[in-house]
Amino acid sequence: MSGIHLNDREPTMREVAALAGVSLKTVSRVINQEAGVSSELNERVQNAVRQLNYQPNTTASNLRRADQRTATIGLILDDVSNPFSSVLHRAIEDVASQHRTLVFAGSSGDDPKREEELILALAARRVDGLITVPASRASGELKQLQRLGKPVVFVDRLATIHTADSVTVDNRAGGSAAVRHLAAHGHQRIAFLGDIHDLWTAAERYLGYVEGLAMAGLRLDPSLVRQDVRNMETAEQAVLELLARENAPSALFTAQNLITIGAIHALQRMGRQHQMALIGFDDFLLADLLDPRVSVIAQDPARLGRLAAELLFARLGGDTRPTQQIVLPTRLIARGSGEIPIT
Amino acid sequence: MSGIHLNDREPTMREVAALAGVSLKTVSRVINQEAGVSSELNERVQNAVRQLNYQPNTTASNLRRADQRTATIGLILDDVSNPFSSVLHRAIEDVASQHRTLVFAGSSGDDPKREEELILALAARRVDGLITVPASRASGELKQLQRLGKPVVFVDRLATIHTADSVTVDNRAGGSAAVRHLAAHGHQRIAFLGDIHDLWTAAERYLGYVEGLAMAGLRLDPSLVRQDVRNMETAEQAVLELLARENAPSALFTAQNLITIGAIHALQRMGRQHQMALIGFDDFLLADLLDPRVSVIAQDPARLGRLAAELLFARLGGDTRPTQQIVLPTRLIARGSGEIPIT
DNA sequence: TTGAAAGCGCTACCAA
DNA sequence: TTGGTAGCGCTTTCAA
Repeated sequence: MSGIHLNDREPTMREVAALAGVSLKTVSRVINQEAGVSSELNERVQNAVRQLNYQPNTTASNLRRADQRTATIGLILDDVSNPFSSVLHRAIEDVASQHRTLVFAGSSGDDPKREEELILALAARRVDGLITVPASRASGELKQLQRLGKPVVFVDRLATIHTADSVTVDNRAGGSAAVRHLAAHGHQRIAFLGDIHDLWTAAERYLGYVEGLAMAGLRLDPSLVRQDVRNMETAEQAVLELLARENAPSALFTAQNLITIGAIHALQRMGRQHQMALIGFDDFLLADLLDPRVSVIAQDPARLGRLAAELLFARLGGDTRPTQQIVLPTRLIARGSGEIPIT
Repeated sequence: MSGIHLNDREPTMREVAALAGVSLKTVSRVINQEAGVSSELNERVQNAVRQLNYQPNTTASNLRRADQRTATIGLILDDVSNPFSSVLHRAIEDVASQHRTLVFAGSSGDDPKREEELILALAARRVDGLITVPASRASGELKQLQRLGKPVVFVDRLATIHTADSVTVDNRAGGSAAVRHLAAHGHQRIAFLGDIHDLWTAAERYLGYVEGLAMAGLRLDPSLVRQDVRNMETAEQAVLELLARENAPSALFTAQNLITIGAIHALQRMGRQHQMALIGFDDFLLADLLDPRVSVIAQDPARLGRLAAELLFARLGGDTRPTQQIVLPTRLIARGSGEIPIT
């Protein structure tokens, strides 16, 4: 059997109208459930629709429609397959589906060029709005979108556009809390491993680290700071190096979920998981089943996503209040790895 | 500052034409990079485009375009936030982006009603094709899509439509291998925990379980079979019950990633993780860092996704070969939990 | 090489 | 309550 099928051409409203013996406009009324169609004509149209298997063409209706809505939004994540991002995605989808809206999802890979491409592609398809985890601090394309009246919501990370709603967590407080918690267990040499330093979250968590050290009265040792750690493998390598050096740290603050996991790989490989204290930013599946159980600064990605989507749809619904900058707290979950005392 | 912005209205081709002092058609030629525009007019148009910040409207161009392409595909997963699904998603996105195509992603929640809604919503937006992890075995909407010439590719799971390409793994062989591996370590009472029994993968893995028992010369004990286990919590509960009964199993075959994780929760809670053998279907992050390390029947979701997307785009490129049913092998990764001998 | 006119499938507006 | 006509932003067709 062939993979490509009889190209029947999709039935149009005009064809439905012809079959039902009514005008085009009457079919339009029935499809859009407008009031003022007699139940008899309604019935006839419905029958014709069924008979022809008619599917309304949203893309055509949108063209003419006054509000120009496509019932479509864009979502730009760093990576749709990252566990944190994908939970965010699901929460947004759930809100969108309540508004009969479909979600274009894309991965920027934290690459400003790819991010720009995505924004342009979404704009070309006339999405009603955009939720984005911005990779770059400033984006002309984004401003362009806003100028056209499309609402933009930042989630998880901030950009320098201050005219958009945002939902983030208090990364700095979380980072600071992690460091102070480690310090409270006697640690003085606490290493920092963070994502690309240009990302807002990575920068904020680093600031939290710096603040936390200061509050604990500890000196910042630049040789214990590893920025631009971009994935699990790099993280594992970085921790192996830290472990190998003389004057090694006694505790790690890993500022992102995949970095934490890479670090655990390194610790287990060296059999040091019970000596080296560890707190990771972001909770993750199975953190509570590892040995030792992993202490984390937890966020609630589902809540972040839901709030971001609700903000977006509020704007689409006509909400013109001042832009909101929602900042959610983080929560330190002490499970064991963060409470390993200094030896 | 207000959250909604000056509604500038998007510039149209007509406006670009007016500014450049050329006809609408000339602008169209430039935008679509058609041959036969003098470099002088080309330049003038480009300038006008930049000056007005013109963004082509794909949705309008599609309406008139002969091939009716929207450069958009649909992707229906069970849950975009499931680690397996989200890796599949990313692989598909990567192929799609090479074809300058955007992906609508949606979660069916393995609910046929929601799946149908999604298909209709995607059809209304005139996606060029659809990749789906089918929740239901048969779908009229899907056939409808195909009749309109839209290619459909099944991935991970099969449905009863045989006129579509598909990419799956040999679930039955994988299930059978898992059971025989456990039997080879002396186990005779091997429990099965599977997803909703109506799902193709769940059914196939169960058949593999049955076959494996038969090949190992073991009797199938229905009281050791738990089907319709729908999430981590249910799985944990089911394992707790199995552990509590007299004549408990000595080994578990957990036929899906979240079920495996739920089972591990239960085992650790009862301190039985070193007595009860366990093999899970699907590999997962951290399986190699747990204690014991978790043996799995691994698939390659990224490869599944890539192949599915390549098949779809081949069809969109005019490939009319007979439909393909690609079946990839699984791989048993012995890490420890599956090699715990009977006590 | 360039442009004018028609029309993609639909909704808005107004008349019957 | 119903329908005709115009037109959304673009591509197609054909003529200049």
